[in-house]
Amino acid sequence: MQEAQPMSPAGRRIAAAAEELFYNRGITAVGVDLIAERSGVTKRTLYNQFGSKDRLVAVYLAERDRRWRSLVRAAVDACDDPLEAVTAPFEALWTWSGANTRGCAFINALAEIPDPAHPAHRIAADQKLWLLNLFEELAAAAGGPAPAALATRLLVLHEGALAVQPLPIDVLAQTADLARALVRSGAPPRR
Amino acid sequence: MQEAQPMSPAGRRIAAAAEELFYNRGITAVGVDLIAERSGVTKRTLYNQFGSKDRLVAVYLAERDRRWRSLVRAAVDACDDPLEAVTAPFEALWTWSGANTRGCAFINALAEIPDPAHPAHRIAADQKLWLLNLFEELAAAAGGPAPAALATRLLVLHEGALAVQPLPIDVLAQTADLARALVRSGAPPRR
DNA sequence: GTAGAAGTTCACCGATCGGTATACCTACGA
DNA sequence: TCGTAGGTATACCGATCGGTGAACTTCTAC
Repeated sequence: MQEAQPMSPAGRRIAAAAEELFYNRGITAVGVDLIAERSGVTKRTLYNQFGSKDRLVAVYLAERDRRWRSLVRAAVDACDDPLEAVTAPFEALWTWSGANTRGCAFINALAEIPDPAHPAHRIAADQKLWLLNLFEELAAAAGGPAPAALATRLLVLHEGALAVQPLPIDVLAQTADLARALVRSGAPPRR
Repeated sequence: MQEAQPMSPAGRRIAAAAEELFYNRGITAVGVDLIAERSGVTKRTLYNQFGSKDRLVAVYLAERDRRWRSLVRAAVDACDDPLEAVTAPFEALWTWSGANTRGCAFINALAEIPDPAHPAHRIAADQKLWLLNLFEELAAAAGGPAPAALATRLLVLHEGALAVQPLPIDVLAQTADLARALVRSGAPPRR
C-alpha cells in the first residue's frame, strides 16, 4: 500500500469528478458514464486508468482518507499540550466539514457496500479504526487513567457529530466541548 | 399521515422482504424484481400495492420508525425515576440492535437519498429530530439545568454508538455509561 | 349470482447499468 | 524516424433497471 499513484492529468480529473459525485449523490447511484462526462473524458480512458468502477470507488475513498489523515495529523502536531492534542481531531473536524451536510463519506460508503470483501469496505472500516487507535495513543501520551476506554468514547462522539451532519442542527462546538471535558476529567465512572 | 395501512397479506410479505433487503444490502442496490421474488409475489402485485419503488422505500422507513419509536416509548415508560428515563433510549438501543452490524437504517437511507424532497429523506431526518426532541422533554422533566444542550449531546452519543456498529468493536455499554454520567452530572440531586 | 378486490401470468417498454472492441490521433523520447 | 503511452471517437454488448398492459383466476360480500 505504498504506491504514490503517479496519476495522469486525465486520471486526476476523473478522480476529482468521482469524489464530488460519489460523495454528494451516493456511490451506487452514480454511473461511470456520468463520471466520464463530468471529467471531460471518454469512458475508455476511465477504464484504462482505473480498470473498474469498484477500483475507482476504492481510489476515491483511499484518496479522501489520505487527505483527512494528513489534516488530523497536522492538527495534532500543532498542539504543544499533550492534553490538548487528544481533542485535536475535533478541531480538524471543524475544518474538514465546512459546508458539508452529507455526513461521513466512509460511513456512507459502508452503508452502500455491505460486503466486507470489497476493497472499499476495508478502507472505510480501517479509517475508523485508525482514528480509534490515534485517540488511544494520544490519551496514553497525555497520561490519563484508562486510555482505551477514553478513546472509545471519543470515537463515539466523533462519529456522532459526523452522523448528524445532514440534520438542520449545529452540534460540532458542543461535541468538541464535551470531548474536552471528558479528557480533562479523565475517564468517567467505570461501572 | 394518520393512515394505519390495512395491508393485504401479500403487501405485508412484500414490506417484510423489502425491509430485510434494503437494510442489509442498501436501497439503491436492491431492485424491485428481487423484492418481488423474495416475497413470493409478482412484480405486478408489488406495484398494485405500493405504486412505485420510492413509495415502498418510504413505507420501509416509516414502518421501521414506527416500531422503533414504540420500543423507545416502552423503555421510557418503564422507568419510575425521571432521571433514569432520560437514558432509557440507550437501553432500548441495546435491545434494538441485537446482531445488527449494518448501523442505523435512517442514517444509511440519508446516505443513499440526498434529495430532501424525497419522502424517504424526510422520514429519516424526522426520526432523528423526534429523538432529539424526546431527549429534551425527558431532560426537562428530570429538572436538569440546560435540557436543550444535554439533549444535543445525548443525540450525538446515540448516533455515534449506532454509526460504529459496522466496526468490530463493542461500544454500546460504554456509551450508555457515559450517557448516564452526563445526565447525573448535569441534573441536581433528586429529592 | 354476480360484482369487485386481490393476485397471477407473461410479455413488453425505453433507459441505463458496467464494461469492451476497433481504429485513429498526437506528443515525445531514443 | 519510429515506437509507444495517453487519449479520443464511436459503436457495441448482455444484463438489469423501474414500470406498464392486458387477460385470467379466485375468493368473498352483498
